[in-house]
Amino acid sequence: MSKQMLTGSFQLMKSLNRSAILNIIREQGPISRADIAKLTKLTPPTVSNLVKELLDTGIIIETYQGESSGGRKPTMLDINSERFYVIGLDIGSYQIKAVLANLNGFIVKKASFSIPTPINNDRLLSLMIQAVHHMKEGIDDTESRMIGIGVGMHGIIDVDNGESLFAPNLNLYNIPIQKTLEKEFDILIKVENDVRAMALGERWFGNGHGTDSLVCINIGRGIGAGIIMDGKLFHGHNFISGEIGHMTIDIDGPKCSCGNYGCLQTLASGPAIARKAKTEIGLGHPSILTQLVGGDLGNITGETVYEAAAQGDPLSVSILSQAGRYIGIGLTNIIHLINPKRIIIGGGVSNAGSLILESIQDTIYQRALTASAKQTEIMLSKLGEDATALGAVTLILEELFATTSNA
Amino acid sequence: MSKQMLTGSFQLMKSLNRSAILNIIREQGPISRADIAKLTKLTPPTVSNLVKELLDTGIIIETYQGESSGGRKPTMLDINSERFYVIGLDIGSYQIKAVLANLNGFIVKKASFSIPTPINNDRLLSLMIQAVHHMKEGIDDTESRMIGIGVGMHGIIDVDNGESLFAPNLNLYNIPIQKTLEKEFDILIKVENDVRAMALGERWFGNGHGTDSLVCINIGRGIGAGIIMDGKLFHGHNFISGEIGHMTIDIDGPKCSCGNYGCLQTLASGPAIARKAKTEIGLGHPSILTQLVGGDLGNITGETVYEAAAQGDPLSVSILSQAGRYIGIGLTNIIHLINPKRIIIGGGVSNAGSLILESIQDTIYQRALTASAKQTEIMLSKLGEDATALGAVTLILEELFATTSNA
DNA sequence: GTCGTTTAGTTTATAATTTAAATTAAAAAA
DNA sequence: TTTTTTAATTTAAATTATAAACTAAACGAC
Repeated sequence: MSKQMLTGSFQLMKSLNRSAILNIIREQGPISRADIAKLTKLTPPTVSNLVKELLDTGIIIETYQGESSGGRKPTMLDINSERFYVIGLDIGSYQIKAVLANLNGFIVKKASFSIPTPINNDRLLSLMIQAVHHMKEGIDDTESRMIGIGVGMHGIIDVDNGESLFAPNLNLYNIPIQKTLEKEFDILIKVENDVRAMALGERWFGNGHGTDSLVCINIGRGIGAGIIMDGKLFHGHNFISGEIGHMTIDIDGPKCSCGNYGCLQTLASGPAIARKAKTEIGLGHPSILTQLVGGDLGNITGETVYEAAAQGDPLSVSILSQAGRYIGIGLTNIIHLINPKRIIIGGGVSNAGSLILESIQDTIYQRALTASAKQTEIMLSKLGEDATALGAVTLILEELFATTSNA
Repeated sequence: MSKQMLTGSFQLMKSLNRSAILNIIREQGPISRADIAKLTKLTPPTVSNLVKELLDTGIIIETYQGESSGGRKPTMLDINSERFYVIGLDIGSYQIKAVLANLNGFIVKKASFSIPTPINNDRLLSLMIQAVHHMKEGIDDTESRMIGIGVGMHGIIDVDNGESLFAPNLNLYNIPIQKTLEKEFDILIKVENDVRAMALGERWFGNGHGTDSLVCINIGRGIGAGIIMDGKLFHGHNFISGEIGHMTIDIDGPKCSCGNYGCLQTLASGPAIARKAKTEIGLGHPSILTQLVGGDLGNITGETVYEAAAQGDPLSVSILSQAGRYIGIGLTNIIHLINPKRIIIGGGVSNAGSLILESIQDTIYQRALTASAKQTEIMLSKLGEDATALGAVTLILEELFATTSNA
């Protein structure tokens, strides 16, 4: 009933302080014990003791002697980023992308594994296990340096149990990812929806840096949103928050696969953009797209439209601008409902770059109600293709820096 | 930068435990010390010590000897609800409603004060002060029994400073409510947006009970939402979250006062319903509304339409059903974006009761994507007219039960 | 009705930590 | 060289929770 009674104990007290110190080092490092004491308002002995523990675990190191400011030189502490590794898996519709990253989010190794069709739960899980083994290969001392495995996957994820409840693009249900990987690797495993992982990734290593209130939009085949509010990733009551692809924007618009009309996804997703281009060309609109796809209109995709637009094709530019307008309307609805500080746009459409971004920004500026709503920052993803995989890595980092397992 | 470093200390440890105990008593009381120890996993001496402190403050009392279950009878502890009072103010467009409530949310005294026009900041503040004085009159030992004053007000509220940044219906800016009331009454003051206060009120004392994930919709002149997620009230980056009145639903719909087209508010607010009725009657549609307003169509309001519908007037029923459909579409967008467990509908429109609720529920059931989205619970406000004022009271209660000022 | 058993709650002693004060370390400034 | 300043550690004290023992009070069995 009443969630989780948080009671105080010596353990908790110590754990809070240890995390506070660790996070100060991560955010402000290299930094001296004395400065940590000032920032945390803990006393020097407390800081020294906890720093000693953190040094013992290897998570931080003493780096160099800092400049004196009139007295003894401070010993600078920093995260021992290169020492540890995290594996991130991005389970998409067609492939698994695996990355091996250090604590800085620096990708040391990367590989992709295509998902065969048809696929079932066991085969997908085997493929994931195989991907992890491949990442671990050739790494020294892998058992002691590997902290965890994060998984970002499309569809509905029960994050409490690390289970994919439904993966529409693979048509799979109830995949026990966390349980299976834990059994195989006996290490920290976290599973999260892909867009939400993206949002975390952008917050830690991308354009979401330094923001507590962030929405990350993924526009590709579908449209989804990952929401970080007051510093916390939001899931919703049934892990289905962020389903903005089927936001009704035009009650009399084109019919969507979901049965309703005028969903954002039928107006502004990658396939929607491609469809629009085909229709217009079919109606006789001239476009260099025809040449780009060698005359076969069936080959037109979102990507080819971006390409044509980048080359100045007026039809493509106009289609992207129109899509940007629809996205802008959808984002304005989001801004009015949850008022984030920043919105980051990722996924395939973000490759269209400023071509679509400007249209989005203009629409929001024009439609938002208040000055502060108009000032919502709209940016493109910094992490691009790697956003979900790095986000998966971040799942583990959040855990690592949040609680610092007490000895 | 890094928000607020939460560091552990003896004080914090104790404070957490004291709150845990206090909240257990509130949620599960009357309850014995022994059971509190079991539920919190604290040891019996710790519980006894903290209970002693809480008894000293007067916030809890020993009530009766419970039934023995084979040994010594337990002494039951409960919140001393009748002992303390909180004042809640609901600052609307036309009047200030004031309530005096005990810790159970039971309203002991109620009064309204109409707001003269024109009004300015100082005059409004004086009126609020007057309302509070009126509430305190005739109460014994008021200084020691009064815990705080909560204020729920329409418009944009900076809750950190307790200031109304903008109150559109009164056309006032930057009203220093908290500062002014603190100076006058030297007591805990909290200020919050009206819909958000409503949401809190419903969560504590209304149909939001027991839910961690709740959206409360206020449909009257405008349409606003108060969002509680993962147990926490959400404000947005600029305190403007929940502005759903201007959610675009029909891109080619009627023009809204905000300049855009097809905003939810132009389709389903009280005035929108009234306008629709007038138009239809003007076009020759027969309706008992004409008699209800004595032939003067200018007198038609949302309320008269509900009344006519309740009497079975086909036009009114149809208009309400249509409005319900629009609201249902808006709510479906909200469900897909933030996936609350429950949505509570309050404000003037909720007086239409099941007439509109069914239409809303049907629309959501029809349009929601997944089974869990379809199962979102849609309910009418339980607190009705008093929702905001009681919500204002709740602002103080949240504070009281969250942190329990340490001695 | 006495005696053992069970449950409630308190007392006493101990342990885990943080905090405060004093001390050592090391460098810059005078 | 001496003094001052800043960094970090050591030592002692304070705060609070926990563990273990104890008292209180009721029930049930014989």
